Amino acid sequence: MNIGEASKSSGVSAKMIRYYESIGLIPEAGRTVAGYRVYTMTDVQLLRFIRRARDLGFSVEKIEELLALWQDRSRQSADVKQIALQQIAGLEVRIREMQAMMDTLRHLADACCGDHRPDCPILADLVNGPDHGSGAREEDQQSAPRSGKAAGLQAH
Amino acid sequence: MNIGEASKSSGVSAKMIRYYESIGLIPEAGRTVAGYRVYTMTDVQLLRFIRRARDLGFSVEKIEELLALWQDRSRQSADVKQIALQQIAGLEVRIREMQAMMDTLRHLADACCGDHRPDCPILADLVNGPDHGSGAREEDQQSAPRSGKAAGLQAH
DNA sequence: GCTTGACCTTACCATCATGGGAAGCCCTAT
DNA sequence: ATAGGGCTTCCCATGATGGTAAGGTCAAGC
Repeated sequence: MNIGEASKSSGVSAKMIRYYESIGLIPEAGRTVAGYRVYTMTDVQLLRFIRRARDLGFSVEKIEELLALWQDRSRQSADVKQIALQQIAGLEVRIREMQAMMDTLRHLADACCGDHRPDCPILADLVNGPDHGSGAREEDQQSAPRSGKAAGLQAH
Repeated sequence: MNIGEASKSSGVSAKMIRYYESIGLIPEAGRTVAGYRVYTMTDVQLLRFIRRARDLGFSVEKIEELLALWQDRSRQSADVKQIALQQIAGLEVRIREMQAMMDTLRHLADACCGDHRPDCPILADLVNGPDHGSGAREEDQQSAPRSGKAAGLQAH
């Protein structure tokens, strides 16, 4: 099986298959005489594993751990579970951060009449900061630390 | 005011202030004879605006639009509101994606006894894909398109 | 006046996972 | 033999941010 077919039947792009190989996430594929990569169904299964884990939001680093456990016949399911729980916790944090943003934005948008006039509580909030909001709405998020880590939350 | 002080009183790192200048988000700062950037309170206000918008998850691109509106005295608040609503919609989508991941992970983790034995439904799911899950739990997310766009959701 | 330390400058590199493209080789069908 | 599609490697870009290094500047204290 060439890389194209492996890609199709695993759902991982050829580009990413090469990338995963380059970073050592998957072993180096066999090659034909001409240098083409060759894949077996076992390799495809590995790629599907990775694909599925990516779909669940795992980072490549975590996937490395998961793969190691998968291939370790004497693993303890507790170790797998712990990785999953960590992942859940991370998702929870980021969801809460985004939820907080959304709540704030909703309140601001609700307060904005959205007509032809220039006056806008949304801009007012951006200028003055949350502390000057009329409703002191953002008390909900207790002491949001302004960490700068929230930066990872835009769409990109 | 030098860049350090502007950074402190705006909450934007010096590094990012220079970056915002380089991409044209903020105008080029004045310079001392020695080449040091000089900032006024007006500049700091601008930086605070940006900082606050970043905290609400707006991308730099969107912030550019917001700044343009802010500085446009004949703006219509409807335009501002629309940007906010777009932002809310984007957050909603990403929250839902992450929520779906989290729900799946929670079910899998619940099904994993997490002891010393190697058998683990989490790994089983990763190997076989969601379609082979015992409980057909993932029917909730109707026809999740496996878009690959979900890739933007890991912590990084 | 000179040293020291804090601050500033630019320039480059790294992140993380992914896509895009170019230049060139290979294989198969016509 | 040629065309077209697939494969190869290599380089670049994304977005917002941090880090570091090499060097210039300023102010305070001696």
